[in-house]
Amino acid sequence: MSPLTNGSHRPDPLEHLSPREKEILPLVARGMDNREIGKTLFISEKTAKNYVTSIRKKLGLKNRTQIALFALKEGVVELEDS
Amino acid sequence: MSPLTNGSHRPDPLEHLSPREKEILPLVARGMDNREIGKTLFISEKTAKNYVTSIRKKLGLKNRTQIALFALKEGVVELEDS
DNA sequence: GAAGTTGCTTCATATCATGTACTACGAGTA
DNA sequence: TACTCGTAGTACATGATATGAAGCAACTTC
Repeated sequence: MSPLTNGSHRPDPLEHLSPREKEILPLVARGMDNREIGKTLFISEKTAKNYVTSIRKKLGLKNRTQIALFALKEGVVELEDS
Repeated sequence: MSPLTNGSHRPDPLEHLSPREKEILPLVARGMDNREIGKTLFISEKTAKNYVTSIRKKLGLKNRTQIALFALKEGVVELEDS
């Protein structure tokens, strides 16, 4: 098993995220802004904003760049060419 | 050699960054905002902002989260704790 | 079954941070 | 001289954050 995947010996830091928030997370982690996230998921930019805020609070982070870094550490997304 | 280090078979995407910009880059890549970067390097927030803008332009990126992702891909910084 | 509670999704307003586009100036240098 | 670099600034546009709240489903409890 990859060391970056959660091996159930450690509590999943993502467990408190709602399904919708788990959809938002990888988009933030790819460097998308709120407008792009909104377009991608067919919701308003405002709603996308709120999800990002909620994710950030639940994870105890200060800004969306830290969200991206967190997602990479947790293996939610890979480092890919964008 | 690590696949993330530049092996001179590919032009270094960081070669156009000034020494000071190369100092700023890893700080952005750790999720610091402009005020924190300014405090860390003993320069004004405005100057930090200018450096981030310059880096983003030179690398052809859209926002500071993409700068962070770029820095990780290039091996400028490691994925570390906070 | 009506009322209350809780969580999720959605959108909005107001404020703060970031991005964009410049100007400027001294030190160093090709 | 002309250039880059490092520094700092103004002004405005755009994006992000803080906070509130409406609508809905599921669930409990009376």
